[in-house]
Amino acid sequence: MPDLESTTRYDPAEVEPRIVARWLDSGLFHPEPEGTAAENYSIAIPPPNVTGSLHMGHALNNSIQDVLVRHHRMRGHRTKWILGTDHAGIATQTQVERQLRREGTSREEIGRDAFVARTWEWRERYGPTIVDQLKRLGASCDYDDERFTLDEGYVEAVLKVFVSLFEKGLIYRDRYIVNWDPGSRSAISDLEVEEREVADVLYSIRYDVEAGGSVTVATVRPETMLADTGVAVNPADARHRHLVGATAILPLVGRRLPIVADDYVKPDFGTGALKITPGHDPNDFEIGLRHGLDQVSVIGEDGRVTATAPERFADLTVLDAREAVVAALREEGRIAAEEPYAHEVPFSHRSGERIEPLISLQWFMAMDRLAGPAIEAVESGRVRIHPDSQRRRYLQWLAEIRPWCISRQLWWGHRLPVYYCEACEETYVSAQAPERCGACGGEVRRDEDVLDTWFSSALWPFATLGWPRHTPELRAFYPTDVLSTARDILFLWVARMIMMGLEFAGDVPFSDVYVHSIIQAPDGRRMSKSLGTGIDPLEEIDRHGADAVRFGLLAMSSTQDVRYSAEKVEQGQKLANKLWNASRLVLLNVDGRVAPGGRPEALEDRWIVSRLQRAKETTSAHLEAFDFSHAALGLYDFVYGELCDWYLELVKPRLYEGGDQRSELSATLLHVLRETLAMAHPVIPFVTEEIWSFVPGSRGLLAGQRTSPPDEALLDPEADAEVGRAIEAVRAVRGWRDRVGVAAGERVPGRLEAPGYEAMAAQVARLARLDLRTDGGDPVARVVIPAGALAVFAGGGFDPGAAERRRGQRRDQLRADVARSEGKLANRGFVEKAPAAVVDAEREKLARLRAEVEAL
RNA sequence: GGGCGGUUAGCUCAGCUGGUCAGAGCGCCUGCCUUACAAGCAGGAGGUCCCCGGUUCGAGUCCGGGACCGCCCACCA
Repeated sequence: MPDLESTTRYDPAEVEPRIVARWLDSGLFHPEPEGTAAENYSIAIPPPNVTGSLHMGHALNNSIQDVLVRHHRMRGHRTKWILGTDHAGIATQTQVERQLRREGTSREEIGRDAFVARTWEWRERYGPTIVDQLKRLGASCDYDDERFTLDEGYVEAVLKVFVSLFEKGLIYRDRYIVNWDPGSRSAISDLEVEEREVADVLYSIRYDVEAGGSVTVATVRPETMLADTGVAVNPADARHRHLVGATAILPLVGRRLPIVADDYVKPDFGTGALKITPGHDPNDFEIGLRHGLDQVSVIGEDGRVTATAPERFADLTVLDAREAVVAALREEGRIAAEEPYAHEVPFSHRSGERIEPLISLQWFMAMDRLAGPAIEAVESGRVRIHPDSQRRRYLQWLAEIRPWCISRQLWWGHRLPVYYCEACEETYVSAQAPERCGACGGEVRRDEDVLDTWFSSALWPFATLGWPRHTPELRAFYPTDVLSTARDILFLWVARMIMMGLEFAGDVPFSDVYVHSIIQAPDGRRMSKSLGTGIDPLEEIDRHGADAVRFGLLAMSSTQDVRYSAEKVEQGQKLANKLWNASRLVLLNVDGRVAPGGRPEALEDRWIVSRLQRAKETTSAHLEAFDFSHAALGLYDFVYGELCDWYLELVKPRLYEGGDQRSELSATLLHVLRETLAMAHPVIPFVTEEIWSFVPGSRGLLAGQRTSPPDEALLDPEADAEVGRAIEAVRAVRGWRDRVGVAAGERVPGRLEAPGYEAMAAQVARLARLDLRTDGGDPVARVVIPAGALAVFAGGGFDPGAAERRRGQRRDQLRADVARSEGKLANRGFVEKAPAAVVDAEREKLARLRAEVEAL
């Protein structure tokens, strides 16, 4: 424990580990499952990948969730922040494969069972990393109840859902063209594909027509011509209409290609004729189905040309094949034209390799029937998505949803509960492996594929609570309250959770979705390791403290993307330090035997109690509106702008000198300190928890304290006005002193010529360094303050010349303002059409300005 | 090809339904080691609110057009 007296700087590095340990030991973060979800509060964490370590996005997202969780816990709700990690199929498998490669072996070499065992070991070793990092951030997750998407119970949930969807006819197996990722050697879903601009060449290739003549097609992938099975033209295209029904001859291969008419073909693009390659292009696949064209594949899962192609091209990579095909065509004089062509091309989001569309036998999930209720849930407001732009995005995507390819050719993940008979054609879909084939008694073999990781993630909010069993946890915490996430997984994850929740858990999984900002590098680029633009939140915590990082990230957050602001983090660090020192002032001087009290009589005490009330209200309102930046910055404004700059300065004499008022003052100071700590705790939990341990009479952890909700009745407009006026007066006099060159220590003789300062006159005098008198004769200067002026007498040690110059400047500005105001009021349109209140306000303003000119 | 968002002080950003809204933090300048905090305190300078039109008594704030950034969605070879 630091010594309060001598520790003038708050030291997060010393404090934070102690506080984390106390929180974890307290059991405060682990609620017993009692009551119903309607009365309790819960958030399911977006499960980080087991491969992961805390990056800036995690730091922001978990700061957001923690501020909500702590706020509600302190409101007295039974609160659970569901914690766990995701097995992250491709990402994790890739890591372990890399490790094997370093050891000179491979997954194929060691076999599936050994590989899966290795991956579990890997998970045991690296899985705790990110959870420990969450603790450093101060995240108050339920660490006693950690889940993993491959836990036994979780597997049970996944299998049950798969079987159920299969039985409902929503999951089916199909030969279809899929996004093949040669990098991970697996199919991936549409959502895992990203478009990148690529500079290609658009080749025009002449195909002979059997009956004579030729047709020229345009393509950026000449190598796929080896798998052409047709040519298409637009039926309305006069240039090509005569070719429909004819047959073209595929160069280099000799295959006969039917020429068909299809509206898909754009007459004005390229040559107006399109080669059709159903095996290697999604559009051509559809066209091929429409016209009954053959499906030929010449590119294999390894991204190389297969033996189906002419021998001279076999086994070439796609790029080599392209060169070879172009060379061969050129030799035959069939390249009619080539031009540079920049266009968007699909790449794997996972491996970064160019997608190879392939026809493949995969498992799919039909989405439209599940999409309906998921759309309704958001349209009706049962699920609210913030900000609204993301809500619109969500609805648009669901309206055009397409089947989801859910099988992956990986080893790490939920293996499909599908079994095939070795002897006959029978297929079984069941959570329990059948012993033998029911039809022929033959051996059964399990499907090799695993499910897309997002299939299991979609069950997260209820599978973590024990579903399909009717557990107390499920009853107490499902549906959850808020889901906070980055927008890039709104479709991949959030939409699917809503569908699955409605279909299987009987309710929406959460009532609010908050889509947070993406934090960019300070220069506006994406934060990424490869660009070298990443900033490690853990290093920032080392440097500035977890409270500072949390405050900074919350203060940065917005409804749109933001640049990382080191200044905001420093602002948070200053706030923590300020609160520490303000607390020292209070705790080292207060009478600790006095009970805290929030109903004082002294004017400035009533003022701070009122301001505190206002701060509590606005902080709460901002948090409930998911406006985290204003919640954080509002806290800063209260602590600096009201508590420290004014209130503590106002009470110092009473505090030091003691006297009769000391016990009332102590009661107020303790009350205000406790309330301030509680209000700030969700945002900056460490420093507030640390200070709490020094507060006389504090029992237990601050994190477990129950705070009172804001109460309008505690506002004190009279005190607000009187003290507010005094503050303005002090500011005015200080500004004047500085401008006219009064030395900082000099006491200036003067007389208050304004009403409403009776209770605060001595305070104004002290803070503005005035010697107030009631007599004094003719003033040498007047300083305008609210409701009047301060008359200044000779002897104040200021420079009359400077004072006069300053007065001249001020007078000029005031006259301009008066003129503008007069002009406005002379405008009949304004006086007649503007609301009376606005006109009155303008008149008052004018009167004030005129009075000030007078005073000068 | 569609859709969305942004452009306010040197920097990063606030500014709700049009009328003290021209602000904050950082930076800068000046003065203070005042017994909570010098990672502090007090004061100050600094902006044609991207451009052009329009609506209105009045426009960063609403409408139209334009410029420049950024993001999302999309199967034109």
